[in-house]
Amino acid sequence: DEKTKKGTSRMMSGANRPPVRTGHWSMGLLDSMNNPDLQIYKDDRIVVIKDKYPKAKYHYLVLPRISIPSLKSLKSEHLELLKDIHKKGREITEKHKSSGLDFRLGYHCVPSMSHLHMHVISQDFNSPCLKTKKHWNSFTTQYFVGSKDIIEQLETTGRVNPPAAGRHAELLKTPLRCHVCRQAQTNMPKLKQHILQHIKSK
DNA sequence: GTTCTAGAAC
DNA sequence: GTTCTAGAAC
Repeated sequence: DEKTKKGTSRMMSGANRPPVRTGHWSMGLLDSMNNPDLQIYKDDRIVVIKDKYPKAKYHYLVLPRISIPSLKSLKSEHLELLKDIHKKGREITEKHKSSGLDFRLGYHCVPSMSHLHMHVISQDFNSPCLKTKKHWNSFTTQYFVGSKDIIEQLETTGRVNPPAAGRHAELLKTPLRCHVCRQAQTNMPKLKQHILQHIKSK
């Protein structure tokens, strides 16, 4: 009879009981992209949201509304959609032109979160959410695959084989290095301090 | 993906 | 002794 009364189980999980798990963390993007409060832009094909834990001053995600599990599942039929995603990414960078910051558009070769998503991220990497070597290397090594490269490969071969797919684990362990001047850094706090000097003060 | 924290690194 | 990293999370 409990099933007939919606909300019962929710109410039963009282103050001293842990909250009911609604979904795995890797499904978080689905929740976010369907949350009107988080949608920066939305049309019949794509949605734009802000990254929940931005790794730079400006960090957006552009997602297709249809479910595409990964880069490997991309087919030629997705080309138009990928170009829409890229175009929207370019529009976002245009809006931030006055910041003087550079941007990159691209995909993680092996993302943690389900649902294909393109990162639009400014290259200052000045953010308290950027904390670990994994964070750093996921955006500054070949782990990050340019959107243009993805589209080009899909156009020429009909498939996408992320260049780094086989060595993604090693790429994330790459020794720390400044993405601008390539100077080696011994740890994250020093790297984060170092990259500040490359940000044009505007 | 993040949080937490043990123990490595300094 | 403090800073920093890296692995578990049921």
